[in-house]
Amino acid sequence: MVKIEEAIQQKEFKDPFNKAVVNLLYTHSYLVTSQNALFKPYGISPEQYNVLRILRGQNGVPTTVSSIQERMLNKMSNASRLVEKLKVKGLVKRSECPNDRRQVDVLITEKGLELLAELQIRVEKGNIDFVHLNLDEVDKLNELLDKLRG
Amino acid sequence: MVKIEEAIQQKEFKDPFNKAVVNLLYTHSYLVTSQNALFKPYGISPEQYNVLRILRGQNGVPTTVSSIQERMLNKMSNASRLVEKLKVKGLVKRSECPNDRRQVDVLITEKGLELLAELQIRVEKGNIDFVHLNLDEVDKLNELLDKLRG
DNA sequence: ATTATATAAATGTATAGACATATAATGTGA
DNA sequence: TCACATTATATGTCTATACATTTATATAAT
Repeated sequence: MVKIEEAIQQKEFKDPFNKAVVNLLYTHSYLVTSQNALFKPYGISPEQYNVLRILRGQNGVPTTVSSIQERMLNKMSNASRLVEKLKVKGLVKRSECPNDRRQVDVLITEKGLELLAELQIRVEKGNIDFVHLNLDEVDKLNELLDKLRG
Repeated sequence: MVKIEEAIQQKEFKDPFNKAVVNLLYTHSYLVTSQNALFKPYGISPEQYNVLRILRGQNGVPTTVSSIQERMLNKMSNASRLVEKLKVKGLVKRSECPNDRRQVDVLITEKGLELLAELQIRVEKGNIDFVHLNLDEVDKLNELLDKLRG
């Protein structure tokens, strides 16, 4: 086990709260590096994968761009541009919403569902491999992260 | 306390390990949003702040770009470009390393030290406010994050 | 000494996040 | 109806990450 102090060659932290923030940042970067390697061969990014998952979760009901945005892991990300990229790849369809022409209905395509199914197996396996904790520990981690956010 | 399922409107997860990965991603984004707000008025980014901290930690000993890179929270970030931005702002100095002209010595300036000191107070206060955990809990979180990375 | 290899830093390019602004459509009050 | 605010989406621009490539220097091998 590599403690955060070693990982970034910092002798000590002001207090455990400041240490936890750095630990979160470092662990996140570590996670994203691993995710990128997994996604690379499939030609989509983790963020695009997340949008596809949100769309599939709607079970065929068209989803607006703002509704996707609300469900994204990163609320600051740009759903409009991610949808455009997925459309270029033929993974989603976009259509004008009939009752409100400002809105755009987004639907995942067959091709999108297929890619998602294939990716999901590897992502879920990858996540289990990534988290070197036992069941009790991972439950505790989830609890602490939820509580941390207040 | 807002559980991760609520926060991203996802009913359930495949298993607690996959939930933990999503929880990490979401909590990270939540943290970064808070950090950005804090840094904005000072005209530097959290990543640039991190570089300044690394430089000050050397206590006046010049640091090479690759040595900065090794100590960064995100090993994939581009220390060369971050140093350039800090130099433009007058927060660091760059000079050719005499014994190896491939290397570049980077030093934090007086102005850099002053900004860092001012920022640090707010960052450390902000981090304590951000982490809604008691001392036992935050210690446990640090332990679990270290262990998670294996 | 010359060539090959390795290393340090910089640069090019793509994707995404952060945030301001623009455009278009809708809703609302005088 | 008309002006005005509101909402949905798109777009512009900057910063950073991700990763490949380039340039310069240093080291090693012949």
